[in-house]
Amino acid sequence: MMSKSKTVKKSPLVPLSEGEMELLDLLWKLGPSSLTVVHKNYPRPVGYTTIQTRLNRMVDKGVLSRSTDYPALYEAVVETEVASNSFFEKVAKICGGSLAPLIAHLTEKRKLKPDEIALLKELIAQHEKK
Amino acid sequence: MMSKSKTVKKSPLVPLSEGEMELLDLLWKLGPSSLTVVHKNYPRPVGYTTIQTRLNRMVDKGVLSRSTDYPALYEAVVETEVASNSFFEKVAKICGGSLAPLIAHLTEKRKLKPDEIALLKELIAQHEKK
DNA sequence: GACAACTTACGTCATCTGTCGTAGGATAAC
DNA sequence: GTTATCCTACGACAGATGACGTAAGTTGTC
Repeated sequence: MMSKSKTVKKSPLVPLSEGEMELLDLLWKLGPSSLTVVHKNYPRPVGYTTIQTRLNRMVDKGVLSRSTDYPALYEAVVETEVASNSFFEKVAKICGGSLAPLIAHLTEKRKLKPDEIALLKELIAQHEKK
Repeated sequence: MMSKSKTVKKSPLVPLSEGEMELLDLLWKLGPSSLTVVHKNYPRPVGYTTIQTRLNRMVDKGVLSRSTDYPALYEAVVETEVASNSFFEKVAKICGGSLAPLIAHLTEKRKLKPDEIALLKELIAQHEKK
């Protein structure tokens, strides 16, 4: 049997390349989209079939699903969290010693959103308790 | 001529793969080291020549330098900051929408150091002012 | 049903990375 | 100076990824 009931993966992911994270990210933003749509929304000019290939490979990997509609719709099968966590694992690993530079860099570049600030505050509070 | 005067790059870096960031990171920690040392300190069991190849390719890319000592010493030619920034750029780009999950994840996994907490506090304070 | 337009399937390529093996040059110890 | 060792130089290879071209299939419209 193959109940394609939109399962959401929560477990270990196949490793995604940067470019794949980029597409995944795009899919999160766009929601289920046809190849054409993804292609049109892709930041860089790149061939249609290039996107096709990459998207399909991601389907093979199980991080995306492709509907059976005619212009097939691609959709992220992994939750934002899960994918980012697997990605962040790498970041953390590489950061190794200190998070400071990372955090500083990230927060420098962009304004933090209110909810992000709230989150940070909470995190700090928690960490200070321990 | 080839004045190998330990120039420190501050400009655009060639893209580094994850594995290369890992080695770079190791070199930062070890300081100028011979192939053997790097190999011995490499976390995973991997062939000596594997490290050799990878290190040399990084030298070609210009992110590492190799001294003329007999057991040649490899050394990071890029500053921690520069490399991490170029790396973090990618992170930031991929994070796209929100930093919250990243920060949450990172802080969850490890205890924050006092100075990191201080840094965060300061960042928050600053952001709140604006 | 015939044709143009849009989709999809497939195969091909070049690079980059990670992984080694092996041969040859430099050192150190006899 | 001969040997045993250590270091270096050179390929070689497989797999992943990004990038396409082209052929074949599907649709909608006259």
